[in-house]
Amino acid sequence: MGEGAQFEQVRPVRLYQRIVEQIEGALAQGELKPGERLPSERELVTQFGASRSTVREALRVLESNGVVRSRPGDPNGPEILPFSTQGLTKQITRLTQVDEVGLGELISFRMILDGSANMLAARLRTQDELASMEATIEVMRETIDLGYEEFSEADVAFHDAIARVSRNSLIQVCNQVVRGVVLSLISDKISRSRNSKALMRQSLHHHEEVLEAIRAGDGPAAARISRRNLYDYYAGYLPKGEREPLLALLLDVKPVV
Amino acid sequence: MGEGAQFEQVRPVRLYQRIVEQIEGALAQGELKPGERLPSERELVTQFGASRSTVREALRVLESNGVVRSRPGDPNGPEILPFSTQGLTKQITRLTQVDEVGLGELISFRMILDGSANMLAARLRTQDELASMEATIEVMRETIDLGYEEFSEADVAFHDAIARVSRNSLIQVCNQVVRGVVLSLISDKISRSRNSKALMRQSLHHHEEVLEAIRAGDGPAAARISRRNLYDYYAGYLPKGEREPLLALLLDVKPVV
DNA sequence: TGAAGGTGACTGGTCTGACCAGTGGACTTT
DNA sequence: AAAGTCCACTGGTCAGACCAGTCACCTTCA
Repeated sequence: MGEGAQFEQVRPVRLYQRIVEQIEGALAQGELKPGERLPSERELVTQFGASRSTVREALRVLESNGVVRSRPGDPNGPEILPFSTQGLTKQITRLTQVDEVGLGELISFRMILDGSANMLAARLRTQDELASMEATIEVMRETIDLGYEEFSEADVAFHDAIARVSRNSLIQVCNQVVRGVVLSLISDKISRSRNSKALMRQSLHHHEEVLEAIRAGDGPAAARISRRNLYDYYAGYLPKGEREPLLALLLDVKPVV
Repeated sequence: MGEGAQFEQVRPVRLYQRIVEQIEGALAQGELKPGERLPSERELVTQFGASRSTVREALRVLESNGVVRSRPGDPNGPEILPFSTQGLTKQITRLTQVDEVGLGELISFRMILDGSANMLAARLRTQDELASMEATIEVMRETIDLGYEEFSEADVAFHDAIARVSRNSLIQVCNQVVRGVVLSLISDKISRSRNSKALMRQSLHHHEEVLEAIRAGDGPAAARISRRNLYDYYAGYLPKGEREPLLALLLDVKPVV
């Protein structure tokens, strides 16, 4: 357990880092809020007492971390962005590129997170929350005829509801991030036809199954069902030899026979 | 499900981004490997045909993502770093600062990941792997008298073994990252005495329990035990009112009575 | 011959000042 | 009041300069 590092690395601190720290600090302290604007680069130069090169290096770092966005010609200065998962996604994507992590691991990660979120939801839901979840799935039923975009929106709303009910947004954030990475990895193998109405119906059905388990307050069932759904959906993209770890997850809770 | 975004954002691509992409691409293609060196900034200026400011902005971004490291006076040029979890940690930390994620969520996240890793290990282990895991825990037993540093090292080795056996390094990476963030959040509340021998023994005992379940091939037990251990260890840092979601996780698999 | 010391060609970090192509608000014109 | 014009200001990029370090080489000395 426990680190134990008594001493910090004492590598030279560069000016641009100080600037980054100050701005990130102001954000952490709530002195800056998303939507607000930073002063212009030239104004920051005078405020920080550093050169424009230095200020710009700081802004580039913040920008690459998804904290701010500069746009040329914008007279209001760099914009402070709301939190986004962009940075997380970039890191996870990098993991896959360094070959530390493969598709199979991403999928089983999703099975674990999604299953856990649904299990928590089943255990922690209140009556009110159950009602609101049923409302979002009702929206899904209605949008299924309106087209993929609308359906997808309703789908996201459902998962947001799960996140709230499971009392753990971190799970949901990671889940969404990994989902995005998985989709980008298999995007070339996905045929256009996947957006067909039949598949939307299948997806809806899966969600209904999960919600049924949540309604019943049956955590293990909610976890098992959502994992199986994910497996059915994604395992096809995986070489047969690499599916064993995923199958091991499906045994997590004994299926009801 | 699925995105559906047909059109990409078409915001102006800045020069430094092109440079970042080229270098990251070369890394993804394996043309550059950790430990190797990039040409010096002035050399990159000629290779990319951009100004030094632009090249430097690119390097700062890469540096902030943990890809390279520049050191003044180093005649070999910027160093390409091996993959590290630094970037991931930064992102998760930011999540906690934006108040999207609290300590309770981090802890339950760990309970989920650690539990799942151990469950997978119990299900997927081979005889050889079991032997090597027992070897690492034997090392822990021996180092317990040598002091905290050595013990901690052996502890890491044990978890590395779990990661290998569970066939999922992503779980382990996230687990370690979140563990680091949790420790930094509660670091001020941790008394020095926590590194006492008694606590090392307790930790060792917890590991032995988990390994016992893995040896028996009992996935649910491995998950349940490791979750309970984490709960015992961390729940004290959480206000009583926020422990309910964690307790919900302990019910995941029925305890053996 | 071998070790100590000095030197200079590099490195990255920082600054200055300049130019460009856009943007958007203020101002003028209709 | 609506339409069009203009200009101050934005960020993006560049060239060139200086500094403080580092390290390899080379000289010098024992």
